[in-house]
Amino acid sequence: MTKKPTKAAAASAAQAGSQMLEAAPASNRATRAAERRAAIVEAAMEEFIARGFAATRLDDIARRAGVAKGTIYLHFKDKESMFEELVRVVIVPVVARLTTLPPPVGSVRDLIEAFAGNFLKEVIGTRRGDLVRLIVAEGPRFPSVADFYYREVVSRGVAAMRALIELGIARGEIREKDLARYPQILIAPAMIAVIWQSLFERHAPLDARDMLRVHLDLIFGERRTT
Amino acid sequence: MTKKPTKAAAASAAQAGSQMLEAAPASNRATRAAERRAAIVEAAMEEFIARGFAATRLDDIARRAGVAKGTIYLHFKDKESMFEELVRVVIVPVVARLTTLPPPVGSVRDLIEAFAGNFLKEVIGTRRGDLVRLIVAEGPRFPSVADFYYREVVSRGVAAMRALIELGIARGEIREKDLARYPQILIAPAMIAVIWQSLFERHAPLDARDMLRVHLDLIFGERRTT
Amino acid sequence: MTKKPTKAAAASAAQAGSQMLEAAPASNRATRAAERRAAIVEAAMEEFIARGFAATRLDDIARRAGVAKGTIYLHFKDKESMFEELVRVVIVPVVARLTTLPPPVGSVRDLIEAFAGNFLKEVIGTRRGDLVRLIVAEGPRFPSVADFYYREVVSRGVAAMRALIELGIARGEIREKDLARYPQILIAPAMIAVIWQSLFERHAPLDARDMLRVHLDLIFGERRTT
Amino acid sequence: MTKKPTKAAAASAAQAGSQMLEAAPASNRATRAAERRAAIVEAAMEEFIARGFAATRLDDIARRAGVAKGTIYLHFKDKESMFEELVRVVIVPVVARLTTLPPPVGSVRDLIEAFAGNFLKEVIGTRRGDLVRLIVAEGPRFPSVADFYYREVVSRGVAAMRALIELGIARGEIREKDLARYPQILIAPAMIAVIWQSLFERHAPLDARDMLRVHLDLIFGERRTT
DNA sequence: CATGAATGAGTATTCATTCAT
DNA sequence: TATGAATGAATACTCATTCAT
Repeated sequence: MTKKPTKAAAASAAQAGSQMLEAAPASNRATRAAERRAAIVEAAMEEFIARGFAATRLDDIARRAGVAKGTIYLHFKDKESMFEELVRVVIVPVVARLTTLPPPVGSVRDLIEAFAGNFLKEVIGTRRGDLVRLIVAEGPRFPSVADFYYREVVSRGVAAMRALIELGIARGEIREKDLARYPQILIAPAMIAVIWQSLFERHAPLDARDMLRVHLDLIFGERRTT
Repeated sequence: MTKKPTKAAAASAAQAGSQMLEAAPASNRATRAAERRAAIVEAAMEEFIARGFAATRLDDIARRAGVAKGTIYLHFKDKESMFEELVRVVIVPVVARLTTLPPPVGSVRDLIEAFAGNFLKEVIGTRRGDLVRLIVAEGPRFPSVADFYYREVVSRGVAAMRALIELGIARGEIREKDLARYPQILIAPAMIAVIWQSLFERHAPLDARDMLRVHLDLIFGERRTT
Repeated sequence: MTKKPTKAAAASAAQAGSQMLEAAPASNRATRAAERRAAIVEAAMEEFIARGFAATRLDDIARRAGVAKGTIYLHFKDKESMFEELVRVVIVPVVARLTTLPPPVGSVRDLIEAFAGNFLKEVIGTRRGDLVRLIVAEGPRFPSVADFYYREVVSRGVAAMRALIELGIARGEIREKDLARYPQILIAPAMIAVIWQSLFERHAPLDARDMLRVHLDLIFGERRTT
Repeated sequence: MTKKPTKAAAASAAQAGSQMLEAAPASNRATRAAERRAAIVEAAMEEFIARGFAATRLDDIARRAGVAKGTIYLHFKDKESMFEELVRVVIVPVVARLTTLPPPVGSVRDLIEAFAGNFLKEVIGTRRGDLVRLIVAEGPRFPSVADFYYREVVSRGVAAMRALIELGIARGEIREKDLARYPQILIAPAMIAVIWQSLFERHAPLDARDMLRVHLDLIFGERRTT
């Protein structure tokens, strides 16, 4: 079993990717363990994204993480729970950052554009975007992952969008009142962009930023030139 | 080895699912083979959708199709090419039907609504919707499938949408001229609906038809009451 | 899963050891399968006896049986149930033969000596004797095996012994009336002989036949010279 | 490496089980080590009895003994030699006690009954009885254990029994002169009782004491009423 | 001495693929 | 053609053993 209290915290600090690791401080026992755990998470994410859950070999994860196969089992109960925990560990900090909205100064469109900018930078075309596609892919076989993702990401995102939309309607920036019933519409092009980058980028690159601007023009009924 | 010329045609005629099989009058050799092939395709689709490519067992496909395991290899070279052919066989007739647009009478909005209605009926919440999710899931591991899907479905769909959008702009029904550069926006909510039904229906059902109407209201800048 | 009806019967006919296989008749499908199953049982018995349950490798069983590893799983669900079925398949015919008593002519001592002679020939110093030791060894970890062995062998053997003892008492051949309460005493030296042969034969060989005669002399209070 | 001279002596003093440990007054280095070693031996015996050699995990032994896994290797070279030493450490004091016969006063039957009484108390239905079954179980894979057991327990026990039997014959208490050639007969029911308790107690409890009395009645040709 | 994280060889089990019938 | 028994490579997971702290 994983020893959550200590390691989870450390791993969370190390976050999801070696590129984000700060300089390693005092290399004590707990720190080493956290680093290894982070390396496993990072490696597992790469492999799962590249091959999907079933086709990913723990051998490859271990090799990529630079640990022995057995070491994985010091941190995760089995392949399934590794996948589930991995999604949590990688998703949570992203959600935290995305939902930390800037103070509501300026227009609603500015707020939404700030939000979309974050999304563009943090998700689209990144490993995390691929992770979203992975969740779409494996969700049906991992109800716990789908549940977690709905609860932590989707429902919160929808709620946040709805609040912004209602604010926009109240302030007269948004004319389409029914939009508040379907905040999914607001995010749909962004989600499509995520999937598009994963699947079709080499066939036809997509300027996600510009597409989102056009979509917001539709919603706000005006023209922006960025 | 699969004997493509003969069987592929037959299977294509039998299309994608036993429920669509017409009565087989003369039960000659070729017809029997086509029926079996169709049964395998149908069964394989169900299994692949339910478990994904890697986790699906040929044993289960064979059992579901009511044939012996070895029989599958009389129709398909191996599991991979079965998956690839399956996508082709199932997708092609759908595309054919979806792209058979009604004659361009009435407004562009009517045209698009007709198109969306077809999509709702034929895809969202159906096996074929699940197949779309499956393609999103397995695309990265099956470039040939992603290529095929892009070529046969996505690029055509985008082109068709673009044509409609340009017509709408020309006729003054659509004000947002940049929309023609991103026809993906038009389909984005429909795609989201497809994925939503697969993953989150039990958490929060989504009225796809109504959502699409709202989205069209945004684009056409008017209100419709269904 | 094993397909009991057909195969079990065939395997039962082939019994527990190639040395007992009759000439192979028409080598049809079912017969081939039964032969393989018998070969696996035979090989498994050898390996389990030599190494115990946990230390036995299915690889070795397969190699010894001359089949591929996967073939074992066509006949047995897993290692545990292979062990359990193996005990049944090997034990049952022995019990059948041992409990087929000769007609009760002559003295009770003659009857018991006939029984003991069978036991000596069929069990002590044979593979089946080793199997008894194996059951003693693995019984605690295989309650189902211990249960089966108690039900099919021990309780029947005890009952048969008790009947004979009571007959001996009734006829005045046996003076110790309390012996009927502990038929185990009658078999104890035979069991010890079984275990002795497995463990200490090379330290000090034991003439089981003579020992049993002495033991019967004790019980019947007379002298026999074989 | 184990440092036999020192530790073996200490462990031997600590004997077989923490419940037998006297209060440790001066808790110096050597004493602490001996206590740990005794704890490991005790824990190992429990685990080996419960699961057999191969299926026992050093992790479980360490946990039960309250030491770290690595500590085991400070006392024993490896799992195999731990098992071998364990048998020695546990068996030796039992033999010592059992072979410390009371002074030969009274009849031979009294002597044998005293011996049997000891055996009943010290072995049957106790951990040590289970250990006997364990030796029977693992003997074939641990020739050194079987050798040791034969040399230290079986051959001594047989010799002691033979001496008693010959004394009984000389004194006219035992009529069956051939019994001296098979002292195993004398102990057979006791051994059966040991195994019976391990395997079949829950199916049919066995009054070992009464059974032994009946057996002695057979040998001494008289009736005793406990 | 004592620890327990890390290792990696070892094993049960699965499943795509073949081929004799 | 169709079958399904047989195969054996592939893979998740375990656990005795080591060694840095």
